[in-house]
Order: sequence, then structure tokens, then C-alpha cells
Amino acid sequence: MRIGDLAEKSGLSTDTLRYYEKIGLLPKPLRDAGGRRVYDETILRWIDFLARLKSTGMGISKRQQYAELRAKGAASFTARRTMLEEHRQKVSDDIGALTEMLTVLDEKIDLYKRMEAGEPVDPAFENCARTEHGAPSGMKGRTDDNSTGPGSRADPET
Amino acid sequence: MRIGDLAEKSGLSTDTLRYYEKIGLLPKPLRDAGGRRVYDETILRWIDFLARLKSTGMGISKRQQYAELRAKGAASFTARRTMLEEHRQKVSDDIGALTEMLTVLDEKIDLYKRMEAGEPVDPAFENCARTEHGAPSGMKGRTDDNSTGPGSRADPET
DNA sequence: TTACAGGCTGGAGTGCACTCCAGGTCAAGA
DNA sequence: TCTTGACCTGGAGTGCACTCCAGCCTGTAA
Repeated sequence: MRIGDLAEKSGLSTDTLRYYEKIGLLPKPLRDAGGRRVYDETILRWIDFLARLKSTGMGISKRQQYAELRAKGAASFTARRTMLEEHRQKVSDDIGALTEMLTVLDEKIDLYKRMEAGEPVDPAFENCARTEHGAPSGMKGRTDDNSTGPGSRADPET
Repeated sequence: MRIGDLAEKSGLSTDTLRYYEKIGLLPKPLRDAGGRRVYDETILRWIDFLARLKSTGMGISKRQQYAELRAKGAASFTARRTMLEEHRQKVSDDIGALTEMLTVLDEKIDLYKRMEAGEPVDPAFENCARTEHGAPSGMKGRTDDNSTGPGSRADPET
């Protein structure tokens, strides 16, 4: 498999594949007689896992570190497991934060629906819907962000 | 409240607050006699929500768009709700992907533990442990890394 | 009155993660 | 043979999201 095929199969561009090789995320591949990179199908599994690490918030330097350990083989099993355990914790925390945000968004969306319908909104609930930060409400008098529209005293974003 | 106080309360630096103002995320505040920015407590709720949008993956341009709508007052309720509904979908999808990753990590961590203990690992199971069955979210059912480190035939990263 | 903390502006610099480009090589098909 | 397309390298450029800096101003406190 040449780099173009791998690009197609992995979803990464050839530039990105060469870049990943340069920074050590991908092992240096064999070359054919003409100097072109030749890849084995198995590299796809590694690229996939790298993509998953990335999409779940692991930055390049951590991935580099992991790739470096991987290159050491069995000697790095424990170190790799430790990294994965740390990442697991981060992923778990992120799920918690996102789940919380889902609630915040649901409340806010509901609030907007009711405002759109012209329903009067209880300021106490507004606070609750908007954030954990319980600041006293009372419209702030900024010309550009507040009470501008006809018929709106309460803006969910105030 | 001056910019230093707001920085302390919001967790953002004064530089970041001025930057957010410059790009339109924060409304232009009033100024005191000496030309210094003066903030009202209520801005904290908005900053908080912006932070939440950011930490849940909304980029600056989308936040700018939302802030622009917010500045329009009641006239933008529906547009804002639409943006929040789109973001809700994204957050929900992200939770799905992260949850899937949690399973992948758990299997991989378990695999490493067994390798560290010197347990022989059945290659078939290895694959199973690493692969997403059926690739639910856009990926093609490959979910593992693979390669040969020096000195191990059965490397979880292989 | 002077020291100094804090604030102001415009603009340059940073780190991440690519992405693009110029100028060249290689190999298969017309 | 010639053309074409894929590939090569080194290096420059991009977009995001800040972060830092120089040089200046203001207001309070010793």
C-alpha cells in the first residue's frame, strides 16, 4: 500500500501522514525501489486508535509519548497502561461535564421556547436555567445586549 | 468592578477579557472617568455560559455568532434556540463517542494487565478487545493499533 | 509629591495541528 | 520517447485562541 491508498483508507491526507511520521506518531515505513513509502494494512489499526485518542481529547504531545512507548515494545506495557488509565479518567470526567451541559442546554432551550411563546418567565427559574453561578438577577443596562427588542423584558442570556 | 476583579472572579486573564471584548464575545463595558472598564456582576453569568460552550466544544466563531444574536435581544430568541439545539446534538454525539472510548480503554487496560502478568493472550480475543463491533459512529470497525515493537509477538498495540 | 499598582492601546509572539507549495524524482501507459 | 500522475523533501503559511509586551495614563497611599 502506498501513501495515497493509506490516505484514502485512513481518512488522513498524505500531508498529515507524512507529518505524523515526522513527529513520531507513525513508525517509519519501508520504501520501495523508488524511495516511496510502503505500508502494511496493520498500520490502519494504529492510525485508528490514534484518531480515537485525538478525538477524545488527547493532544499531540501525549500521543507522541504513547507512540514512543509503543515503539519500545513489551518493556513499556506498564507505562502504556498507566497512560491509558489517566486518559480513561479524563474521558470519564469529560462525559460528566458534557452530561451536565446537556441539562443546562435543555433548560435553556425550554426557556427560549417559552419566551418565544411570549410566556412570562420567572427570574428565579431563569437563573437556575442559565448557570450554577447564582448572581442576583436584574437586567443589566447595556444598550447592545439587553431589553432591546420590543416586548422583551427578560432575556435568557442576560 | 474593574477588569482585574472580573479576571479574578471569572478565571479569565485581563488579556483574555479584553480579547473577548475585541472579537465581540463580550459587550463593550462602560468606562469610568479615567477610561477604565467598569463591569456589572451580571456579566459573570454570560462569561460562565461562554466558558461552558467553549469547554463543550463550541469554537470561537460559533460563540461570536451566538454573542452577536444575543446582542440583538428578543428578536433573536428563535435563532439562539436553534443554535443551542444544534449544539445539544453535538454534545450528545460527543457523549456517545466518549462512552464508546471508555469501553475501548477498559478492554485495552485489561489486556495490558494480563500481558504484564505474563498471561498468554489469544490473538482472536485481542482483536475483539480492541475493535468496535460494527463501528456505530462513522468509523469503519477498525479500532486498534497494531505494530511490532521489539521483542514482543503479542503486543496490545499490535 | 512621588511611588506604584493597576489599567489602557496596538501590535507582535506563541503553540498546536496541520496544510500548502516549489521544485524535483519515478514509473507506467500512449 | 514522452506525458502524466503519484510521490519525494524542506520549508513556509494558516487558523485558532490566546498571551505577552512596550509605552503611556490614572488614582491612591505613604
